Amino acid sequence: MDTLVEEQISVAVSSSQSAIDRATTSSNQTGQNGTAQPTGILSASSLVSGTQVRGNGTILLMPRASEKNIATTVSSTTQAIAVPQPGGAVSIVHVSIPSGTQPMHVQSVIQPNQQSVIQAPGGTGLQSLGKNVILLNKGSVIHSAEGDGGVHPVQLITTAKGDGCDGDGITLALSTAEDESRKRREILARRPSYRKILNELSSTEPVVSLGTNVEVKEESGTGGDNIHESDTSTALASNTITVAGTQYHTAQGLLKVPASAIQLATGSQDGTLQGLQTLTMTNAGTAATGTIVQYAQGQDGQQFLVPVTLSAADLQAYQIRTAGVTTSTGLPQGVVMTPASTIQNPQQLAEETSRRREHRLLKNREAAKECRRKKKEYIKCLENRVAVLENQNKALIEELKSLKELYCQKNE
DNA sequence: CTCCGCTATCGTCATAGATT
DNA sequence: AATCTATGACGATAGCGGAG
Repeated sequence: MDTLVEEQISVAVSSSQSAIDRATTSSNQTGQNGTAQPTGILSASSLVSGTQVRGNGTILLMPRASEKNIATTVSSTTQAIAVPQPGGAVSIVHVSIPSGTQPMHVQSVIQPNQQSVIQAPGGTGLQSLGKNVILLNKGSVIHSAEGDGGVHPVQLITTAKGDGCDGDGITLALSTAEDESRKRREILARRPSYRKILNELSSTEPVVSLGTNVEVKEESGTGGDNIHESDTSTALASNTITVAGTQYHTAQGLLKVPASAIQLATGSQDGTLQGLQTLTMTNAGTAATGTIVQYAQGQDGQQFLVPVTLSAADLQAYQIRTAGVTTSTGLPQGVVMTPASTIQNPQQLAEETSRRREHRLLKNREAAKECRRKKKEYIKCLENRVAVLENQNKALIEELKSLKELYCQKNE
């Protein structure tokens, strides 16, 4: 349990309006990222599955903690503390960024469902940040743009204490170039389809590593703030980034679900989760009993999977109760996958074939959804990067202007 | 109101690559 | 080798806005 605590991510931005809707499960494979989805799941490669089984039998869904190199990058860390505001609409994030010998304290107001910026006070503060501004935005990525144009990942490292459920801390650490390149290679290896795109981008300029995205997403916004770090010192003081007239807001919050997550589909259309959502997880080998996973959200915005073992009668009752109710994915609830049985006649063979086909279609349907969600996130990441670079460019242009003016004044 | 074009979303198929 | 997963491609469908 203690080790699990260290894997938790405490989201710096709190929101009382959080609710998860239409969370779908992703059965992440080994080393596979589950990326966040507008409907629910998330996975950032810099996070490690952190499902915590509590003593009371509940399973606490936690963001995936950082990878192995976290420990090596903790040296330069920042602390972000969320202070819930009355009404929960706005949170204030305090960030302490060690810079040289003096820590730099910054503060920012985080708007739910919007990009926000943590900006150090004054220009000197920015400089002491290593020309970085930390941009917190919702449902997006974390990366830091260095002055040389390179974009370096920012890792979220939890500092939560106790059971870590309160989400009272975020630690940011700038990865080393080696970490970044290593992680990028890992990501590229895991995402062959994006390899080409990333390589193309890499050939022209340093590319933000998708694998360093840290996304804590909920449909309603709890803890879904992402952090951008940029060296832009002038143009990031708003909650949105405007590029060519287009305002970039981050996506809605997504719930981060560990690698072993279960996709839950709720019928909620308004993004709110009322009460428990349930999903039948029937053990294929034991038809006599089933496990209902109840999916609940606590007041602190955290989500729980509460497995409840049911008897056959209870399970049947449950399936009857949910019969005809379809999820947002169109899947009827209460569908139980039966184990492959011995085929005794052509009819059974046909049924088995049909069942397998249905199963395959079902899996592929979900996979397609996941894939599209990832692609959207990827595009969003690129858009965010464009925005950051745009702002960098603006800042550099402004700086050049001022330097030119200064030079002209000296010569006069 | 109807038609048309555009866009977004979804389901399905095919297939490459990863995993068992 | 069999199986699974991710993803590109394709077609179907719905929604929306503009033109007539």
